[in-house]
Amino acid sequence: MLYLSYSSCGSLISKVGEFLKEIEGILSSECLKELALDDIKGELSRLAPYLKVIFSRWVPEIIYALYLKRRLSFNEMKKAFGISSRVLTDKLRLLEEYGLVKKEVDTSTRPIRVYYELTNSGKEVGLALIPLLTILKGKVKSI
Amino acid sequence: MLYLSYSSCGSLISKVGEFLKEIEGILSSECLKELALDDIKGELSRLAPYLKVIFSRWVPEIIYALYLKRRLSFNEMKKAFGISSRVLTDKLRLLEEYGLVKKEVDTSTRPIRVYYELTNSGKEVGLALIPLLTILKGKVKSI
DNA sequence: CTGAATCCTTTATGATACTG
DNA sequence: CAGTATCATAAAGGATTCAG
Repeated sequence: MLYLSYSSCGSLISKVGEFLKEIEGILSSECLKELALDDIKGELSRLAPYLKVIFSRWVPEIIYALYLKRRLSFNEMKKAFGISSRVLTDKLRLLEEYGLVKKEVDTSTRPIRVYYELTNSGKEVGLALIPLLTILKGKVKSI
Repeated sequence: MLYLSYSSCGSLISKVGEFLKEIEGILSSECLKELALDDIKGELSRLAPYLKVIFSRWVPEIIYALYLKRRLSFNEMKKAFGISSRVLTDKLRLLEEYGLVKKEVDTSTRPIRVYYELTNSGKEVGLALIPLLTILKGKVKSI
């Protein structure tokens, strides 16, 4: 069961399950009935810039890894994901622009090292990613 | 406040907040310490096929809308998202393959209409998407 | 209305080489 | 090590047309 790493946090999966059941209750009971498709559309188009960033290649991986490891260097991520440095740079710059990631340069070494970590805002996103990834992991197992 | 549609379900936002705080506790207390980057990488590569599907353009929108509206026709989605029919077809086929969406053909009308809804598996994903989108909405407001 | 078929454009990503 | 620059390619998406 090691491969599922954080699911060895036994309480997590059941907690996610409980939670999703709760919000399902809220969503279905109160306010879904009169929701127009246009409202949904409007909502989503406001989110579009964020969706474009978050739901793009490597970004969930980066956020997730940073969330769990707290702090990673450029090279650690590059090797871990097998991503080219150009693309990794692009993504990190984008995440910085959106205030989700912050960069710290350690000039005391030679060559210098650059570390990245999530901002508070980025941590929120990382956290909100957990339920989704947890659900998806359940699906992978069942294939 | 209407533009945030389901956030008029007042209790949802606070519930998401509570929950995220709870799992944050679980994640930080128990099992993060010894988690290796390689484990994270392994986990993510198992998820890769799902990540590729879920985290691709239009898919979050489709799942979210289907989750909230329960049932939409091909044309409703096409118009709502302003997506071309080729791409919409592609995405729906993919989601069907992954068992997240099911299709129902109503042949009693002329021309026929085709409706899509989430499978149970798809509903889980839709539900798990809510915390993430809720967090992102908070960020959009604050810009 | 629901697509399948085509074609075409854009974007995203990969590979490689190079610099401070 | 952490990028930047460049080139090449693949993948994704859009527009249009057409048929059952």
